[in-house]
Amino acid sequence: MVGRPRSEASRRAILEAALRLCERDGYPNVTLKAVAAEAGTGRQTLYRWWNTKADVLLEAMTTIVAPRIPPSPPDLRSFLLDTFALTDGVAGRVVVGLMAEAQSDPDLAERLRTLLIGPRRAALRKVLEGALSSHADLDLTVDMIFGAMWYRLLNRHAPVDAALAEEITDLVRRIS
Amino acid sequence: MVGRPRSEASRRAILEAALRLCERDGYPNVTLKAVAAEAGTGRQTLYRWWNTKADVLLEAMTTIVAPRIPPSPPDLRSFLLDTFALTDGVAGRVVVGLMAEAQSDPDLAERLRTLLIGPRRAALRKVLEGALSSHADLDLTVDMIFGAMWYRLLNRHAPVDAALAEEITDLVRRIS
Amino acid sequence: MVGRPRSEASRRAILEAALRLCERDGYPNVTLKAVAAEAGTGRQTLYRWWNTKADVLLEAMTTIVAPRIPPSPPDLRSFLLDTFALTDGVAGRVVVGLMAEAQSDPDLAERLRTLLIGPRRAALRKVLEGALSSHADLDLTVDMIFGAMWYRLLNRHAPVDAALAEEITDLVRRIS
Amino acid sequence: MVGRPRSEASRRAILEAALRLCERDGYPNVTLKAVAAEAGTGRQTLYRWWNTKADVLLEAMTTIVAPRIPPSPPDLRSFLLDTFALTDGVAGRVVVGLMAEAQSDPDLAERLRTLLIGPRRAALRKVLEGALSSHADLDLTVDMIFGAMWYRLLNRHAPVDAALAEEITDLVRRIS
DNA sequence: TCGTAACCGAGACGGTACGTCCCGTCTTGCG
DNA sequence: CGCAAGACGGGACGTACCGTCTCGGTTACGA
Repeated sequence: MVGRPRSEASRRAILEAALRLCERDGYPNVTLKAVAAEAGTGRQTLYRWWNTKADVLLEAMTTIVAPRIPPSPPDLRSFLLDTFALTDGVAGRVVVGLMAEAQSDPDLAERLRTLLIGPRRAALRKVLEGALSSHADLDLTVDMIFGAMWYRLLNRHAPVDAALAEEITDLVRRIS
Repeated sequence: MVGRPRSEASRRAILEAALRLCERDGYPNVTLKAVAAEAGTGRQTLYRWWNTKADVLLEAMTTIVAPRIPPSPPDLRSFLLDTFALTDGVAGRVVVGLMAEAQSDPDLAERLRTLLIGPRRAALRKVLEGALSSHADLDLTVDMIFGAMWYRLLNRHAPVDAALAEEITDLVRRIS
Repeated sequence: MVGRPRSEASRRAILEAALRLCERDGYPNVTLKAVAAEAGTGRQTLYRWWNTKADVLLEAMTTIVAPRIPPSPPDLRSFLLDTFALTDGVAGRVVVGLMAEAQSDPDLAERLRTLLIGPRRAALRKVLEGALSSHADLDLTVDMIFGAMWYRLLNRHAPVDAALAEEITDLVRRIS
Repeated sequence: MVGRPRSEASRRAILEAALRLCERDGYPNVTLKAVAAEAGTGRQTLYRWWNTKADVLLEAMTTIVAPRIPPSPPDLRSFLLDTFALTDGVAGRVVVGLMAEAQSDPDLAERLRTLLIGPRRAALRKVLEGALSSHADLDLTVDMIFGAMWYRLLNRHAPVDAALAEEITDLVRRIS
């Protein structure tokens, strides 16, 4: 026998509530109790399908935020402009919170790499393949470009904006 | 009346206990209750002198960990080797935890920049000044070098080790 | 149209499962969820035909336990021996649990009196009519005899056994 | 070292809140969560000193209700009048609830006998010693008198009032 | 004989109490 | 007056059961 099927409405409501609260209160101040309340759902419904706050927000990122990412444009400049634009909202806060949590949760770290970080790395790598003459330093370049982005996202000593995209594009053009 | 002076012994015990628990359990799993217990100190003693977990660990970083940092050597290669060596212990975990917490605590973010991140940026900048012919991209280069370090620290797709130091040194040498 | 008739098998299974769990876990620890599971039945089937745990167990008492009560013998001694023998099993636990629940459920209290307690009172009264010369204290005597039984059932300072039946019979014989 | 002493105010507040809720909602509908809320106390404070609802209410009975019981008068009639008067309030509801819970908690049953039921039995026994010529049936008589009381308390087919006290006194006088 | 209405199991739903943990504050006595 | 101890009010945790709701599948009557 089958039983009542899972409610897609509750699933969406929970994921969206989690993002909303993350935006309002910041990742570490989000509680699963508040997510359930905000989603108008029972607490058990949440725990039935996810184990932790990170689980919920990781799924929110992959099923709600990720589809909004535009398809990778072929040139580095556009790619960086698109990518950096994304960081300026919930997505940034969430992914930083997930990253922090992943530091003491190897399983989450693994999924984070596979589902979120890895694909973006691959996309940047592909774009760089067309831009760099030498392929020797491809991975290092990826690390340094996304590194600069992450570093600024976290430390906020400078914005992750169009200007950064232009500067990086210039630099890459010169050394290639 | 002046009363009894603050116990330096308790202060050290608390800072060291905080680092020890951070190493053992990871930053987000450390509780101030556990720190007090580990330090053999009362809870109120802790709250009398610090407000939050981040406060304690920030002070632990500046007074226990920072003095262990060797004085900046003049060449980039040595600087990076020294710096990357530091990340491979509690220091890395703590600073990542602080950074994550700073995302929703502007005051902590400010102190983090002033006390920990800023000085290292300044040191790298100084070293780079001797290495780069053009000074145009100095800040961007700092961002990309430390960015790569942070990015790997967080995402763990590759180690922050001597090899990375060498690769970065090479790259900088070529473009300068 | 009439539709599928109620499953007598499920009904029996539920009533018997309820008694079984009452015996094993005690009335207050029985949950309707566990009853349904034990009976191998759906939860809705249970709620379709009964409203509460008390409903189920009251029906279990009247349709499964009550029929096992032997027909009232004419003499007090035999009546008490039969009655007291019944208390030494699930029946005692269930009826005490129902009684406790009835304290805050007037409707259940009413049904309990009508279906379980009243008939036994009437039976004892009838037996006593033959034994007591004066009818003045008939109701009081019923209260005191069944009272002693209940009191011991609940407080367990002494057993409800054949010895009690003999003592009561003696006492009644003397005062009649 | 000593630590902060237990708050007598919280203790009283909890015991009184428990009785108040018992009166308002009935023993089985009282939750420890609601007791803490009603008492204006933290939930942990409650669990620190008591394990279960029954623990709380047993202490409430012994420290708040029991002291109100007048000292045992020498004659049976007065004793029963006093005793029956007590049953007509929270005390009755609570003690019935405790008794029901004790059916599946042997430890509670033991404490209930020792702290509440036993002393009342002893008191009635003492009063009866002066009233009954034969001591043979002393315990049985205690069982039947308190039994009648309990039976009516639970089943509510007749009140536990002055009339009952008079009837029982009469009956005892006649058979003694 | 076959449609259909009410049954059945399974199990997810929103809700709420459970007992535990930690928070940051407070109240003791000792040094 | 700092300190350790530890109780305080508060609130989130993850679990269990509540009573309700949907599913797909199963009878057994009556058209």
